[in-house]
Amino acid sequence: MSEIQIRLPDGSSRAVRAGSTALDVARGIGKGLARAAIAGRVDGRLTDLRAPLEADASLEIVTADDPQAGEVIRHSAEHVMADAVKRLFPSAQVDVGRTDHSEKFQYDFLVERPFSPDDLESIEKEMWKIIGERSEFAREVMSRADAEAFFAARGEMLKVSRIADIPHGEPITIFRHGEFADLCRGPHVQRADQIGAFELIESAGAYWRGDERNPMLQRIYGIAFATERELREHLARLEDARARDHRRVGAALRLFFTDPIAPGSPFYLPKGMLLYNGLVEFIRSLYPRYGFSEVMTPQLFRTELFKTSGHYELFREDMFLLEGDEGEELGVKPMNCPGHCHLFASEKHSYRELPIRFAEFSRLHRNERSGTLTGLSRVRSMAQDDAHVFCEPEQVGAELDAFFALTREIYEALGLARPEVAVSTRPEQFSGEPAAWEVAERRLAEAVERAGYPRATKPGGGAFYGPKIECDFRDVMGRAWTLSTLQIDVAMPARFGLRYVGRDDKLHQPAMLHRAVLGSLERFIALYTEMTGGDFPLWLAPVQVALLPIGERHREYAGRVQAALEAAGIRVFLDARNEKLGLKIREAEIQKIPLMLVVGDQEAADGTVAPRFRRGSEAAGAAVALDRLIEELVADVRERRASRSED
RNA sequence: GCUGGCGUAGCUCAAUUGGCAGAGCAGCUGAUUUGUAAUCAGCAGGUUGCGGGUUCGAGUCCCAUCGCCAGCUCCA
Repeated sequence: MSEIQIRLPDGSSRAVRAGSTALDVARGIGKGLARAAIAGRVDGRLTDLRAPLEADASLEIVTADDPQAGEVIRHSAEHVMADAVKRLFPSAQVDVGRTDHSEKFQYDFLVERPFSPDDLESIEKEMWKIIGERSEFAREVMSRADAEAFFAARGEMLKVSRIADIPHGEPITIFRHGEFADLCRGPHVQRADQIGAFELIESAGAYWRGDERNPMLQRIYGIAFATERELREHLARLEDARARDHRRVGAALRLFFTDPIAPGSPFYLPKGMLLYNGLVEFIRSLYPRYGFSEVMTPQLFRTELFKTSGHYELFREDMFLLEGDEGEELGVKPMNCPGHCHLFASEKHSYRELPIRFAEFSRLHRNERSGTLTGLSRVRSMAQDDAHVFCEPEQVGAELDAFFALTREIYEALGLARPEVAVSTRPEQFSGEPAAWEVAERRLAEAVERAGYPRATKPGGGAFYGPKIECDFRDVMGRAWTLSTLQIDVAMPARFGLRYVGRDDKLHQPAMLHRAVLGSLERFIALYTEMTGGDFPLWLAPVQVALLPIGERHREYAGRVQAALEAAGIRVFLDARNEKLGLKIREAEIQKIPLMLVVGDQEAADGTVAPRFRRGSEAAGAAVALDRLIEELVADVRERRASRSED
């Protein structure tokens, strides 16, 4: 038997026999460490304590206070949950847990009837019992045939089917604790009682293998931590997150709301409309520099247009169709692209005009399935900051780079974090030539790389007419939503017979790109409201200044201040109610008004205002001259500077 | 669309095994004239989402339907 060298975090090295485990090494270091060990980190990768070490490596022993301990604990909690379900529902078949081990854990079961909340409670109780048994997790390597026979004998046919997914040559490992055994790569805790705290959150249906043509399994979600304290902290964070939910904030700040009278179609209140228009104006202000020309195309088209574009064939389920004259079928546009193609085709174009970039903010309607609608994040009625670029094929690369330049500029002005960027590839149902798809997918991947984002793919996630770049941002609950997108269209230019006259005096087919940066105004406002908690930068804030006279005798001066601010284009709310200053401040704070100006005897006498910036250290500032303050505010708005309280 | 849960005043929530629908905030009226996060008092507010059923009696139980929430599928 050969020896290998294991390097430890303190810099020391230990020689152990090849095939020893991380647990062996931990035992060699000390009894306490061996008992507390949850997993190993071998050359930086989380590894099961019982997996053999075959070559020289660095090793860290992961214990409860390690940031990665939670992953292992949640994974083991999954097994304990599956065990509990099998004990209580012996006929249940176990499918699989989750592979990305984020903060939640989950497991899918094939059962005769869905789990009720009472079932979840009994399952939790059973899990505590299992944890109390302190049974040890054991790792076992099996041959493919043995594993298949093993699970078939237990009636776990879903598992047998999952074994077929494991590539040949990869080891098949089984983890057991007590009577329970599961196909699993690990890593796992040593003993069940290392799961210090957990809670089952909910159950929900999930299609087997993610395909809605398959039967629905029952999924149970839970959270688990090494300690009770971490669990409580997690629940507190969730509570905070809920307070920033855009549906709640939107109603509290009187921005927008949805109502059963129009599912999926938001009502924008005056303040919400200021936000909406502020964003549109911002995007519009960038268009001259980036070469976009705004157009407006019809809302309703004869369906011939959508037959030409391919939407009628492949997107019809999502469209609102209605009847015009007898026998005339009209479609409400779900996207601007067919209209823009029609617009492009309405004139002859020379290569000298290209790229032509049509932008449009029209409202769009998609008949989304009822179960998918949520607040402003997923709606039936929306507007995109949409544009379509028609260019020569050689110009595509530069257009892709310009897209990323524009997104950067916009993200920066709005203070957005870095997005998660991915290329979405050809779906099952598609239009255009597969070869053109491949070229387009490659060009997108290259552009993503040039822009400095890691390579990521959403297989089959493309639109029917072409592959996409998608830039995702996360909402307050950690769900990813696509905002910015750029798509190369490999179908519509040909379907519409689009042509331009090239340098060679011959007709050529232009390349076509679809793109949006905010994505849809609706989804953007939803996400942005959650990112900011409704605390918008000064230039976007629906009400920029709350003017707070202290008493009735200050109203006249307040009126003059209001007029001066309004003349400078500042949006002011004058709170002239007969209330105490404390109340007015409280309400302005709750309404997230970026700046409060208090006026009383002093200010009226001196021609000043006493500013109070929201949130914070700077609370009450020294009185400043009104005209100077106005100058500063106007500059902040013009430059779209972040809100002053963030200075 | 599918699985589960939930719909009570404008909002947030109460209402014991089926037994008189109730509070806080918001609103309205009055008093208070206020200096950096809630002044006091009074009044009003409801076909318990909508439609059926069981029952002497339904917010509560059953059926159906619409919507909302979470998840799945789909998606900007």
